[in-house]
Amino acid sequence: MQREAMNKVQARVNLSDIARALGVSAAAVSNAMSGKGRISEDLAATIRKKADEMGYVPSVAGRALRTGRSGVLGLVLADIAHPLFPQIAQAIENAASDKGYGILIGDSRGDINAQTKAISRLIERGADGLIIVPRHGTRIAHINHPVAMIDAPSTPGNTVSADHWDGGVQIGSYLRKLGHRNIIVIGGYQDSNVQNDRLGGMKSALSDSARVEVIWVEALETQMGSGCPLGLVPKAQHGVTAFAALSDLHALRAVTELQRAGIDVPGRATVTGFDDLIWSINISPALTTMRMNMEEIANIAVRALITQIEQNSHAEGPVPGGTGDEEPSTKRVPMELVIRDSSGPAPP
Amino acid sequence: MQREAMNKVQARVNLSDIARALGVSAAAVSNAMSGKGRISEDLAATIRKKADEMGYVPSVAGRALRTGRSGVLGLVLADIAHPLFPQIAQAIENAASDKGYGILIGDSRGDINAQTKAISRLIERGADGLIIVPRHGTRIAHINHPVAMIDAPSTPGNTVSADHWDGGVQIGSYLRKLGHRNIIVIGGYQDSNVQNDRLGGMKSALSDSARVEVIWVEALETQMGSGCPLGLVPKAQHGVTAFAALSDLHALRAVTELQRAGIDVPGRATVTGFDDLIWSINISPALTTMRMNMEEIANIAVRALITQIEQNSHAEGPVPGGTGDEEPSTKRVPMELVIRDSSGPAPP
DNA sequence: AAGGTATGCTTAAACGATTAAGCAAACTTT
DNA sequence: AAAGTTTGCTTAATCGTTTAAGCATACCTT
Repeated sequence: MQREAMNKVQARVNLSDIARALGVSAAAVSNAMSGKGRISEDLAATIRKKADEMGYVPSVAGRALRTGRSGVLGLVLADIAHPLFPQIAQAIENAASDKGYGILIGDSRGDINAQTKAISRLIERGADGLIIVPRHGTRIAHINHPVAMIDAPSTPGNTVSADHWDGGVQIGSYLRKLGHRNIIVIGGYQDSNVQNDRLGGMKSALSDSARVEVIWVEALETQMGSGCPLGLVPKAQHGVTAFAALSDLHALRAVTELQRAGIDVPGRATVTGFDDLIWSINISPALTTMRMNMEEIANIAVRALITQIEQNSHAEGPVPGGTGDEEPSTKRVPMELVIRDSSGPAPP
Repeated sequence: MQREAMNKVQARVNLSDIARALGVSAAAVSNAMSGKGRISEDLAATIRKKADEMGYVPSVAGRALRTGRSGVLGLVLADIAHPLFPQIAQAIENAASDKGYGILIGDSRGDINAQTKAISRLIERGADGLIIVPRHGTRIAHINHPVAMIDAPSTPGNTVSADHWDGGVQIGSYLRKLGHRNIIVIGGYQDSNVQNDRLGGMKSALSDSARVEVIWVEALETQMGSGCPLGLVPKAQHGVTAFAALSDLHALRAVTELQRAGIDVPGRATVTGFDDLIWSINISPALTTMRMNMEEIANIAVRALITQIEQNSHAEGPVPGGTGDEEPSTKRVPMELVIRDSSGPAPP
């Protein structure tokens, strides 16, 4: 009963099983599957057919041990719990699995030490390369491993990022065209590269035509307590007609705070956000925001990373700088203005 | 110049390097590191010290090949983009990395076929076990692999889930105590196990004392278009005093829709949610909601999964049912009522 | 002190894939 | 037809770890 006599409990088919079944060598099977070595198309077809019949699945462990590559990329996030993460993770996972790579996640919960640890854990686990999404001002210590960064301007290594500055410019010009002359920008962390880029773009599009004041929520909350009101209502009552948040999270806060006080959005005050988080379209009024093209960002990052990985495996040691056929080391992907119902012309 | 003469580019230290450096056998080093075989404490200490000095990091590939275990768990999500995902992923990643496991992610974008594919991709990648978080009514085909399910009641295999029914009961009794007698429940998909559990609990706590009507947003939107108003305002004007959403997403929608029409929350209408999404505390009024204990859910799921994996490696073939020392196959973790500012006594 | 049992180490054989090297046989070339 | 080239396959080594088996010592028993 406990023998494998009838029920073929067949553990897992490997190359040699196929080879034995066909009376050929394992090397022939390997060549047939990879299409690499020298093998006749006839035999290759026979082998592939048999492999398919027998349900052959290559062992990643065996392959990894021999080739030194695992086929896995590490995705390092400063804080998984950030609401932008789902978009990023999904786009990256998709891009990677299209190229035959898996995604191993590493979270550092916003802590820099933990981030370094997360990175080494991923490397130790055999990740062939890392995609790192740092958050507000994190600096990554130099890593001797293929890396692609997302949204980390001026970091060494391949970096791809949404064009936050231009996004700011777009929102700024949009608000100017709507006639807003007295604007409050709501940001989170003052040391976030991303938010500063967005702010810079906005200011550059607005400074000659409007008064711009900035509120940093994080700073306010350390002073007034978490979840405190942002004090937008008196501002709205004294001439501010637009609240441009640097993230949808803050835009949401602004919308509810104003609405609660009976200030109509967008009738008496315009509110805009950034990121197009999943619920932005469902709130009332639906949020006007700037959307990143995550698919493209992810594709570029993954492609750049895989290029690095495959170069590394050909050439020994550190990759020489600039052979000419690489992706540019920093690439900016345009953002898209999504106009919905939370924005309108400035009231007279 | 291109030799490794001066710069010790030292690829990577392995067991034999350490063995050679100390004049012992690789097996001794292996035993010292794992603490398994027979080895003197003296030599073990010496070896560990040397290994540390040399910066030894075990090769997962080598180990995986030999032991047949990769030390990686697959996290299968029906839709990564769901806003609840960050909480889940973070909790799982933490629980797993505490136990020395990595997390490989697989996304099925809500598509059942894609889910099956994602699952086999993860298995082919060598995941030792899977943690599956299905979404509204997904059925998982039987998998011959260790599995732990989250939030999928009545699925074969180890399942852990928040106690959604009891969460519903808690919210229901809370609303009853506040004097609400005319309540609208807002749900998403009518075929979601999770939402039906929550709804069932609420009804069981309310049915004898209040009129309860249910709005299914998904159904409404296929009829009226995505992002359509839910029509809550006339309801509020005709006696409904509480809107209990089965997810914070819908609660948010309710709050903004009511506020926009000048209906004060919670003065004239109470709104409650489920899940305690990250922004729930930051909107105005801060949302009253039910919170799952994700850390505990993740811990239980990961523990149960690892138990299965380690049993499997001892006993050959499918695990015999019920040896007595296993976790219960279905476990419910209590939810916690978080009272904030969006709920209050029913107006007279 | 002879026998048995622990103890501490080594040797060697896996795990499953890849790939350089080797070797026939079948083609070219002159 | 002799020499060279290409083609199609096999052999064997390798990646780094684990672990069963082997073999001396050293220790305990009576």
